[in-house]
Amino acid sequence: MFEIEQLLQEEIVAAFKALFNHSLKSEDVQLQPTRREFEGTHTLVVFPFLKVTKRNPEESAKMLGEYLKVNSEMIRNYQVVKGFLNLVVDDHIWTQELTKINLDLDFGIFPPNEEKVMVEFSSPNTNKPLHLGHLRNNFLGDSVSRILAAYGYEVMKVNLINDRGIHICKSMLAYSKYGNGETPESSGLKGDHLIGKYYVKFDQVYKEEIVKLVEEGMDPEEAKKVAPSIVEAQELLKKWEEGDPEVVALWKKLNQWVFDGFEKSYQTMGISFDKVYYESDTYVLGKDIVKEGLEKEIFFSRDDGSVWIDLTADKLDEKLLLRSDGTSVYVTQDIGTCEMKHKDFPFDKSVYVVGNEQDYHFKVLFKIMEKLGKPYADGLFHLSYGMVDLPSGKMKSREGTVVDADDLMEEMFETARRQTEELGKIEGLSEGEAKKLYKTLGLGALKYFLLKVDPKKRMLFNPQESIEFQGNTGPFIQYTHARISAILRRAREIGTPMDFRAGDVKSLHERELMLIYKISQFPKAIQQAAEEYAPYLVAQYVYDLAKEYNGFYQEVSIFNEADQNMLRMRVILSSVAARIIRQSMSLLGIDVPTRM
RNA sequence: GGUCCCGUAGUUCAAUGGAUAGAAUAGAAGUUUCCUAAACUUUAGAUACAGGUUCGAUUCCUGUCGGGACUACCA
Repeated sequence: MFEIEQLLQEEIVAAFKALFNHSLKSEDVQLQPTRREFEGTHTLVVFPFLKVTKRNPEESAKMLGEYLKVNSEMIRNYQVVKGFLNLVVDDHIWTQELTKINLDLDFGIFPPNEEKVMVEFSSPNTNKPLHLGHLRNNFLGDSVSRILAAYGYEVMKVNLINDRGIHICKSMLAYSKYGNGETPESSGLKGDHLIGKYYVKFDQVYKEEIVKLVEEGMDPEEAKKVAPSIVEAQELLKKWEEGDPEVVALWKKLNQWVFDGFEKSYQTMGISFDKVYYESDTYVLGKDIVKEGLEKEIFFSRDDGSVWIDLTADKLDEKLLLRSDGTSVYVTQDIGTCEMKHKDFPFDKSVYVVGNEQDYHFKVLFKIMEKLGKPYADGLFHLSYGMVDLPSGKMKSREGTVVDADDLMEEMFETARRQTEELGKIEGLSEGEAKKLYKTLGLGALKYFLLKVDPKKRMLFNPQESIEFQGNTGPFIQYTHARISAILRRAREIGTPMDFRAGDVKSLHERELMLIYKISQFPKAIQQAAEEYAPYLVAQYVYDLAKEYNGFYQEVSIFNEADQNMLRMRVILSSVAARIIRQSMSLLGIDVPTRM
């Protein structure tokens, strides 16, 4: 797929054989991009080979360069700077590459690799609406799924909704006490926001109770446990577990409101799932496997009947798997759910997109699956991501410092509208088209902002900066695409044929050469992003490409070109660049408009 | 206390052990007879600290200092 690079590697291997009688594998020859200030595109660092060449760095590089220049058709020239060999690939190789990519509509799409991967993401609780942190999760999961699919995997996107537990009981309790039969319709609130309101209400009342108890002289820790609200919520949970019809009915009704609300949010985000699991179905799983592990003596039981695993040898602690009363805990469920997911969809790899506060949990889970001898244990991966901070500090739902996902997206659309109108860019657009454009831009800005950062790092979300449309942003890349689209429209108008004679292009502008080089790196970018589950690598790639195009556009006058063959070449170069930008952005889940 | 993650220009982010540590933004100075100026060009500005490993360290190792997470018979 990366033909030029591969061919160069092979040529270098041949050179080593001829000059030093040494056999290298082509993957040992790591080529890196040449720094801008030097001529050439590919650089070989010769330091690692000095033992083979038995010469000093400069001499080694020079020998290799000279050999390649004489013996390789591809290499026109070379330059040696200290231990770095910069290779200048002949222009006609690049023009040929361009014609090839232009005709190859599958460029950048890997053939199926016969492996299956499951990606679990989003996984919200049903007691409150989605917030900024969920957006990072959702965008990451969606993007990783797209990247893995492009790399040849069969991908299954799943969402495991946490629809049971004490948290939803809190909302249920507050709703039945203070709700007065309010519904999404009667209140005009989205279902998830309505339930979120009662979750906040619960917390208020609960806190007041604690304060009161403490004033009466109770220990604060004790007060947290015995406050009437929390006791009632726990009773509600118990009733739910016993299957109390009234409680279950209320639970179903409220959850449904939340699901409907989530569904709207997912639609706005442009995100979908192939399968949705509910924790109310899965939370009982895992006990069988624990018994199995107990028999195999992977786990052990204590006198009180609780079951544990000793992971101290793996630098993890002892971990509880079953309580003394025989009920299961979080890990137990996840063990069972993991096995069930594998039965549903026999994956080779399974990715969990979950925040880094659960790093420990997943280390334990994966270790347990490995000890249980599950053949797929090797393919389990925790895509751990850092929190999203605000300039004011950490987001805390109880203190009301969260950024709501729905509100944020609306703000982004609104900002896009304002900026677009200010720039007078909506002439000739119908109202529907304009509205669609604002969504594309607003969502593009947001997705790009959250995806351009290495997931494992904590990041700062500055509302002001996130809605900037200049610089390293989604809209900048979208704008570049729209600009190229305008050029292609113009080319069609004047009837420029979409082909050119590669042999007639005598020499390429430096900008053109770099642009083709960057385009040719597309498959490599996908490969790296897929292997590292790292959408930000795609973001980096496409930004770099868009910037390169803008530089090219500014320096090269496309339609004033006297040489018709050159003009056609530039139009095709633009067309290919647009295609790669579109494809890269689609790997991030971002649409690109053709005018803006 | 223990385990894990993170410390890079004023700010937000990059850098498979490689060249003079890249971008963006904010600052300063410029560029529109042609195809979209949401653009382009120029300029100034950074590796928390101390050691070690080697041809070469932002990257690997050790220690110190700073920020965060986890450390529930919650999920």
